[in-house]
Amino acid sequence: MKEKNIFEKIYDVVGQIPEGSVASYGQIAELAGNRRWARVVGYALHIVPGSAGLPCHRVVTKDGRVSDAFLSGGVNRQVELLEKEGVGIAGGRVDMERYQWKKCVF
DNA sequence: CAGTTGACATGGG
DNA sequence: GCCCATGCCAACT
Repeated sequence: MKEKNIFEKIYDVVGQIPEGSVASYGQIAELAGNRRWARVVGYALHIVPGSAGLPCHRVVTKDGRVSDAFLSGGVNRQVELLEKEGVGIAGGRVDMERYQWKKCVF
């Protein structure tokens, strides 16, 4: 079995995030196999072009806030997109308890 | 090959 | 509640 590279795993996990839901870097890393990869996850998304189709705007920090480094030009962008997808934003923060991506879709 | 960096997470002050 | 320091792993220089 060929285990996908960390990047492939991350891309796969992030690509599985449904609309109206968000996931934290740590969670993605955990789903990918290791929670310590949180940094690698951020790096992966950083190098991945938007053409990859990865909803990077659905990836937030544990605080429920879009990554600080995401501000490359305008965080409002990600927040607005999330709002459009159905994610409620409060004070620039996402209601993690409500919208954090869970495998159990109720 | 070794050192530095990085879109994070957690704990302590 | 905010700031500093540490850990962890992979990619980049």
